[in-house]
Amino acid sequence: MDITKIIASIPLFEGLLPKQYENLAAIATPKTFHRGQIFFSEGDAGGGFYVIIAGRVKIFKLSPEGKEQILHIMEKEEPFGEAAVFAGDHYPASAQALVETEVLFFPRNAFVELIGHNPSLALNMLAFLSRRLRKLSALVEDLSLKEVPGRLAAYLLYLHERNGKAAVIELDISKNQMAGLLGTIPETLSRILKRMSKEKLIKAGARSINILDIKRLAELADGSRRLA
Amino acid sequence: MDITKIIASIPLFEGLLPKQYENLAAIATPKTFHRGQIFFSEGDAGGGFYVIIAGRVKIFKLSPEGKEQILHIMEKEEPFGEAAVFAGDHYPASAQALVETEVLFFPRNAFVELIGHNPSLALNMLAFLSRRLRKLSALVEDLSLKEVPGRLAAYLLYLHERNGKAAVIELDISKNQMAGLLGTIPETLSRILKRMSKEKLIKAGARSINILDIKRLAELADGSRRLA
DNA sequence: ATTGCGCCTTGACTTAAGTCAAATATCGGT
DNA sequence: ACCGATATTTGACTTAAGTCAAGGCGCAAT
Repeated sequence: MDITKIIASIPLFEGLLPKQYENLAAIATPKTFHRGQIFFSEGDAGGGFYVIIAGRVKIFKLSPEGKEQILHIMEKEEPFGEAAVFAGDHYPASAQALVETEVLFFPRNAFVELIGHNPSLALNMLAFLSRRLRKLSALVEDLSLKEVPGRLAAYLLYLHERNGKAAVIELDISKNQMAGLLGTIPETLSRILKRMSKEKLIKAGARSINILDIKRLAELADGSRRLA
Repeated sequence: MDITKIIASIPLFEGLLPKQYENLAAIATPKTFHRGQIFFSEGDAGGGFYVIIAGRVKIFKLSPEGKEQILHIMEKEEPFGEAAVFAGDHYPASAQALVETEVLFFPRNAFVELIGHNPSLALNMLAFLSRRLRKLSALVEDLSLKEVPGRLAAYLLYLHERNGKAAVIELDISKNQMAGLLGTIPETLSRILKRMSKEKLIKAGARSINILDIKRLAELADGSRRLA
């Protein structure tokens, strides 16, 4: 498929004119990253940003002792690395492909130039950054004000929503990654999944989780109840 | 002073034409909030955003049990509440005046309209959101990957930078607020300040802190050393 | 000066979650 | 199907930081 068509189908670029799609296509470079490959590391000079065509990418921070905090897991059609385009000049976190991933790379200067002439592109980008801000605020809240069971419950409910409220959730990341996303470690996650199973809130399988008691999970998530 | 002139002096509106300042002035409403007054609470419908002319505002989240996590303390010339303007329609956190505070309020629709016609205004706003994103990422990192002494050290070094590297830092927020900003509670903060004093890293006064050993503070902050 | 009221500190105790180590289980590639 | 590398689970132990409760300090208003 040609780049212009791909670009036209991406929400970030929604509502632009055909001519503008072509302008974007002219500056975009398609790239492929293998599972485990690093797009950039925290502190690298930021030459531009990426939009995912297919695959999945984790954005994360590492502590000196090697603990990992995942800030976000990016999916198809989402942009990442934009913070380095509009302010500062280095990436504030690291990005790694979780699976084989195809992206379009947009170089900084050319993109800033385009955005300066395309107000609706600017507004789209503002909307994406605002959503990102909202998610990060929620993460800060979770890390600071909730215990791990509450964070896990919130995450399970999020997956449940996202999966059209099916009772059985297929996990698309490893439990290791999940621990990193929740700001904890695999051992703790494992123990809490077990406690939740014992309490009949969920039934945990190897790669799937069966939601048994949405109401109590919601109470755990909002802090109005604790895990026995 | 008249609104147009004030607007012209604000970094967010830097680089616009005189005509554009007037357009902004036409939609802006000046307001004054007293110490302790709430601008909006998390979840409120977001009708627009604010820019601080004078004063100080804290942006925060509250847990059901009443613990507070401060996301940011906003100062003169900084905007807040913008996330609700470009995506979603409710504020993702609460905002309260820490002191008597004067702001300009920009209503959502009129502002979006303006930004659609002013690319450099859009780029300025993108830069502000990107910086905010960067700060929040750092906060997540701190909360998840550092212990309280490390966070405190990082915060003291930040204040030290901001104060032109003077050895003595005047605290402009209460230690209670400081605890909320660091994701901890006043008791813990008090104990760690004491430990740092004992270790001769700082000399803590009631409303000021004397930095004695920048190097070891930096090591604490980056995790390469722990507090004895 | 005295009272009252936040703010801050201190001590004793509790607890959630991390560390370390070892046993399983699982997955991807040959 | 087999192997080695990862991922996950489990147990015993440690610890950072929170809770609860009691004082102390300092500033503002009388």
